[in-house]
Amino acid sequence: MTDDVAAPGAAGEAARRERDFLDSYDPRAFDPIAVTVDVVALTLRADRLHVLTVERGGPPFAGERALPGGFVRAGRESLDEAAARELAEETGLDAAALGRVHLEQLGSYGGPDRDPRMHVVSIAYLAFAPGLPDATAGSDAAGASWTPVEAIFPQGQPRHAPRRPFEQGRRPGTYGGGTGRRPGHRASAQALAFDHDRILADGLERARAKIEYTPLATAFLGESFTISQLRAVYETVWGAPLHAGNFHRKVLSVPGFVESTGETDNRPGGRGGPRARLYRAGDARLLHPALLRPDREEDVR
Amino acid sequence: MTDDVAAPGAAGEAARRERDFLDSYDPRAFDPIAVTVDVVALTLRADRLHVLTVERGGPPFAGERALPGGFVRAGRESLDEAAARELAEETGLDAAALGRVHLEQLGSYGGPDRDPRMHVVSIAYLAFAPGLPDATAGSDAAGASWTPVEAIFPQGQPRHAPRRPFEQGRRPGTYGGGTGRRPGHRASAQALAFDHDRILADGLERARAKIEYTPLATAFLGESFTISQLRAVYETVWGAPLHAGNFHRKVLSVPGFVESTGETDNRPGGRGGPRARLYRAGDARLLHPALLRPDREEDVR
DNA sequence: GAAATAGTGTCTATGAGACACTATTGC
DNA sequence: GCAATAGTGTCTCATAGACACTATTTC
Repeated sequence: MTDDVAAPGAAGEAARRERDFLDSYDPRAFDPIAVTVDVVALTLRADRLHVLTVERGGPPFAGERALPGGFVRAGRESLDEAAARELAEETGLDAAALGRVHLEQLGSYGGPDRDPRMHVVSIAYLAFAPGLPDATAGSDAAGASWTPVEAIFPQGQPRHAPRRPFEQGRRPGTYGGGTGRRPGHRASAQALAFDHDRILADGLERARAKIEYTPLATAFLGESFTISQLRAVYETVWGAPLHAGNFHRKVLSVPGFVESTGETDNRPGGRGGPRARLYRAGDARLLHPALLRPDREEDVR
Repeated sequence: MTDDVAAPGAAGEAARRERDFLDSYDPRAFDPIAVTVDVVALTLRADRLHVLTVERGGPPFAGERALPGGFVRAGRESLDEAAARELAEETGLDAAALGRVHLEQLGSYGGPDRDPRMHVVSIAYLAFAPGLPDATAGSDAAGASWTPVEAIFPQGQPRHAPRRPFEQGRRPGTYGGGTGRRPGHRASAQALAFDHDRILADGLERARAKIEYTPLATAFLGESFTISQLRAVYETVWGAPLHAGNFHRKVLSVPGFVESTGETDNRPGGRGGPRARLYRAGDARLLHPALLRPDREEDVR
């Protein structure tokens, strides 16, 4: 609400106001909260979904992998700007290349115990990037690399939505020592530091949902692409094969999804078949009608 | 990312690490950011959508209305808990009544200049509440009241306002209510403090989208309800009349949306017609197939 | 009786998906 | 030639929406 740091002149009000007022000025009430941004940056490499991770240099979770992120620079940048800055720093992308990356806010995570050192509220962002060179090669990004999502969540976790009924903090047994993993957690060996595997799970579910009703699947591809390449994006993100013929017709039938470049693929590494026509992203921001994920029957309740 | 407040032992790393490290410990880098939660609480009163607002007691924006909210109590509560607490304080609801309210995270707003006093990052929440008594009557909530959304965004802001296709939408008598807002009046005079009209707009759009594919429209109603009452929720939130017959059949055909109570309405204030059957919310968490908003053609791009 | 509402029947247009088929390329 | 792929044709089924109609209640 950004209020109730009201001027002292408002002291004549009701008791609640006074209490709020005092709370507001008690340094312990808000000073100890740090604000960071974390980025779930997704890309496709060799037909597999990858996420950008960094290796932690110090405790807690020293040596483990985590999502890239960092502190918001107070008074100097917005949340969106902070996320874009972090992403650029870790990938080594310049502004031009960053312009082709889709970046959107994913959600905020602020349980009091998610970081053992202090109360840290993190604003998570989700990025869709086209194929990029190794982040490690980049100047700044020392420990950053693209990690296959399957290495973190062994058999995808395509079906069940991450399900965040109420509080998302509270991962039992994950705090304090920095080593205690949840017992019986399948991905234990590869899980990310802090609550970052939950953030990643939320990001993956968002990505799966988002390409249903937006043309953002094209953000994983280059300037021009074939329908088959676009289909590969959907198959990889959804983790399910799609019918090539029906997909082809469907994509071309949605207004503004793609538009023809008039050219054909020069087929680098093709295994036969006619040359595919090339398309670029259209001007639609929503797909209408949407592309529906196959068989979501189990997800309904 | 909640990292890079790394221990001094990690000092041997690359230059970037060191810079981050220093940034992290520079008090100006994160101390001055305050974290608040704001709540967009929506309810239906007399077939009109209302949002909970409070009157600001001091500058800035003294005397203007704003969304309810307040500071997150560092180290003592999660974001969800803070939002629930704020909502309870402002509405005077007890835990039991709060249990029937849907509360979800909406998004975060953190521009450096959104509050003139300091950098404030606000986590916005969206709440769907059934009809409630006046918030003002509640103990704590001095300046809180339910404000018609139209009083803030005069002619809805759902794209177009042309409510004409059918005629069955509005119940007679619900439109004559003088809320003190002049029709045709621009939004400027009544806009909320800070960037809260933007947050409200985002909340409204989320609400409109959410009732398409979730059964959350039932959260605006009591324990049991008629199909017509449910339709009134959709018509009010979407700002467009729906075909009664088709809506009826559609709702009953979606698995898990509603289930019959076996009883019929006792019709208080009915204006004729047979007694409607009563239903309660089903166990579905997603509607499959979804209810689609009428004519979104223009929205596509 | 008039008017409003609850609920159902039915027809049509559209889209999703299954399947079949042709054409074009690499090997 | 064989295998793989691009792209199109066609059929069936499910659904959204228009429209019509009956039954039930209030005034």
